[in-house]
Amino acid sequence: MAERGAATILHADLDSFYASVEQRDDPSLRGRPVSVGGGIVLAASYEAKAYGVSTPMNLRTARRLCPGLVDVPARFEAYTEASRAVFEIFRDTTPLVEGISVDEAFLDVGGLRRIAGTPSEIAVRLRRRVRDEVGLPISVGIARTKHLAKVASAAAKPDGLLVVEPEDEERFLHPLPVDRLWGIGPVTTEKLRRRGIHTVGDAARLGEDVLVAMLGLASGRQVHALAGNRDPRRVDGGRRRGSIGSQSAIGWRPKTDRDIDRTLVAIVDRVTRRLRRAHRLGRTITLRLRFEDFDRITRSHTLAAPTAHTETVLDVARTLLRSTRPDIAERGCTLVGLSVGSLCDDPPSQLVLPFTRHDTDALDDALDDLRERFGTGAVTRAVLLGRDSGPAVPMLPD
DNA sequence: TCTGGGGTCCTAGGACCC
DNA sequence: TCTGGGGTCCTAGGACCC
Repeated sequence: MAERGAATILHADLDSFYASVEQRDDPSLRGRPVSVGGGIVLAASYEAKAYGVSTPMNLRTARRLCPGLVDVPARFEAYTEASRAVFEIFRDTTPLVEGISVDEAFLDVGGLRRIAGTPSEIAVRLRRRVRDEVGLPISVGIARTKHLAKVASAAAKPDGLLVVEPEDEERFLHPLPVDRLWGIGPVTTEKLRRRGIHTVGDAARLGEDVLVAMLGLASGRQVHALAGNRDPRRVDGGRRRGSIGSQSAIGWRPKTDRDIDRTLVAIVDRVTRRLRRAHRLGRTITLRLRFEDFDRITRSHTLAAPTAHTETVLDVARTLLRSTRPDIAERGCTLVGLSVGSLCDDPPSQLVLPFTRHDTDALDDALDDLRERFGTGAVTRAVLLGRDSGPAVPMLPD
């Protein structure tokens, strides 16, 4: 067998995150089956999971399974604050932290053995600190690869620690059901099941070409790699989000164009505020709608220049919304969402200016303007990007 | 009658460029 | 003038994750 590195990647995952925060803050909820919701179950405590309550189950189904269920409304500010505190402990443990969501992260502790001990020792201390300082249970998986660490933390739950040593990897991985592989959801699982593939070991015996033919290029390659226990991805501490969005479920009542517009205005306001707070600008604006039959559509538009300006985004959003009027009239609208993608920094390291092809005088004028605003030395080069793709918008709005 | 709200990545076709 | 390969960007939809 090829030489393998050591198990130095931690996957740390808070248990039933929202529900645990509620049980922490309200002692009367401890030991009881709790769901956090608003119509559906956003999170369930382990006492509730024991009855089969899971997310995202609707509350009536959950109550039928678990008559004693205590449902409490979500308090997102409390969860954001708890997440911040836990991530502080992560970053105090190692500089190499890759956040995956509010409640989980990868930590690479490879270089820390001499100053902080073995990965297991580090994980034991990490779990104790999260428990003592933030008051929450957290499970940790430790392995040589991100994927194994992630699968290990799931196997460690609730409130556990599991190390998969390099020599135990196949023994651990192969008996698991295929849907435990990261990125394999219900659709892919069903395709595999129809061909008699149920466990990771079943999938590991197939060639890449067979899996690609079954599942498509990306999924096929991914299943082949992960089932075959090949995962070269490093813990990446420098990842940044690629889009910022918000959405709002607006119920089943029939609603007027005004109702929908009001919702859209609120969402655009929320999203552009978050963009400005994060000092990011975006170019691609995507409107998302859901209809009464739960079908969804998206409509997007890419601006020539990035923006975080409320009115600019709202104009585009309204134009996109108008283009969906016939769909809304026919099918009803139950959810409105909007996200802004193709993000860049504000102030940008690079300015994108709307510019008509062949108009070199305009380009020269634009470059002169930039030199005047930022200093001659700040403008190092001009690169021509793609074709015109939208109305010109003011740079550096607000 | 209330199926939430926040994301990532991939695919496929068309427009356009060299 | 026609043909063609190789590439990027945009749009829409789909699968998946927590």
